[in-house]
Amino acid sequence: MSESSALMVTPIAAEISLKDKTYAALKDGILSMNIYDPDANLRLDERQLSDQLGISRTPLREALARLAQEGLVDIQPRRGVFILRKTKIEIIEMIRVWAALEGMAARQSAGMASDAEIRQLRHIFQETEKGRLEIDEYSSRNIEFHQAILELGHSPLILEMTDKIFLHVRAIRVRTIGEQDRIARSMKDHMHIIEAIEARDGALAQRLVEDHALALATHVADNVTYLG
Amino acid sequence: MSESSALMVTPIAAEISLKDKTYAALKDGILSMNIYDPDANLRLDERQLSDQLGISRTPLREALARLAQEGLVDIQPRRGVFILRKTKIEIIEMIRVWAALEGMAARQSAGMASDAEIRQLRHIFQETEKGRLEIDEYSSRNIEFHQAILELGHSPLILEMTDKIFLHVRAIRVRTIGEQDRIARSMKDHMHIIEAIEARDGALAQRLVEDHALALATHVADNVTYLG
DNA sequence: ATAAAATATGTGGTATACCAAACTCCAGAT
DNA sequence: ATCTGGAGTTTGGTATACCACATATTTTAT
Repeated sequence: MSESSALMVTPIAAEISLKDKTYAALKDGILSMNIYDPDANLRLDERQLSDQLGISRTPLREALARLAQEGLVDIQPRRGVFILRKTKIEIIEMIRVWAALEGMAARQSAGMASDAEIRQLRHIFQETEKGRLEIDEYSSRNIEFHQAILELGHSPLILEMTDKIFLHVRAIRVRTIGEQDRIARSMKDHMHIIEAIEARDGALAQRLVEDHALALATHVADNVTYLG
Repeated sequence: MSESSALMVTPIAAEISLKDKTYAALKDGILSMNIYDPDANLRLDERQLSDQLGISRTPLREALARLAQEGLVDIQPRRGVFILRKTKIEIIEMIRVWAALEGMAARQSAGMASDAEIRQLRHIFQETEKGRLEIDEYSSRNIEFHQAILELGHSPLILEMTDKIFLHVRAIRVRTIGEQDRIARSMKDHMHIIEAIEARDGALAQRLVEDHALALATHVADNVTYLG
């Protein structure tokens, strides 16, 4: 122990349990691979994984159980653990649930968000007005906007539920935003939504947000073909 | 082995894992106790429980982890496992999410449920017309009605999510239904909802269902005092 | 007598060993 | 050539042992 004039506190390392670290690592891994590649290996081997991660099977199994609960993997007793592919129907269901939740958040935001919070909504697209945005840039602004709406609802539960859904939908969301006319329509929808919230019209904001999200569901239903 | 003209196959025992049985047992236990009693013991001891259940800690811990994910217990690292009390705010949040989900189910039901399915809705309250129902009876019919709406939405995901929420809200739901004028108002709301679905008016059905559920949220906010 | 420090105890986190079910694959019979 | 049966292997389910941290208790110094 060295004596120094300054207090050196150890960063305390946060003490994340192995279970949680493993969970995060697996989730990242699953989300970063293209699980819809027909040649993808969807099978997860407990022993092999525990070797790779340098941990025992116990925390690994707890992490897998959690992933199973969230619907990312399927644990078949005495059979194995498999990364779960979502069917097109399931994706559409998720988008609809998302629509309901974001709509409710919008409704609540009109009643309880501060003026300052609402002003932030316009800032997200501020740079858009001068010059077109790249598609990637627009996509992330788009996600940011919807996240902001959700936060304005001041409901931790809604945030938690939409976070979970977002895991499964994110890939589709990014890919479908690319089409040209969808960006223009999307921007128009967004402005109407902002106006409704500014006018403190909860019912209208809810309807607009919901219809906006449901349009994505319809678009996926009509155009996405690379899902089961 | 008796020789018979028909093949008799054994139902194959289903082979429920200890983990699942433990999960079910703990969930029943937690749900059947009054966790809001100030003297309630909210601490769960892993070793003691594994002794009581006659199993080892491994499947017990998997069951506890699942309960933690569903929000029924809180696992504090190196501290212990505690049954989680829901605050009034959390309950209200759940009711609002419920409202959004049941509303979406109603909206979808108007578009995709069969006439036969919709007719079932009226059957639930059929006996109500002749003679008043007991409060208990009414309460269960009420739950049945809302469950039916959810099923008419034909969305397994919505059913799954509302099931989870129902766990936490059920106690409040049963207790608050008791007040007299709420039954009359509730019945009227229900009839309007049925009529909207029969008319295939999804937007109206959604609004009615949502407002009906949100009225419960308001009622809880104004009247329930036995929560944190 | 009080407060701080050392010690003891209990609890959850992790590692490991063992078991039973399910799959694989090959030998042998038809 | 195909089907069946069984031994061997693989893999998840479960039990148990050990560890580290948190709390409770006791001791000791002021």
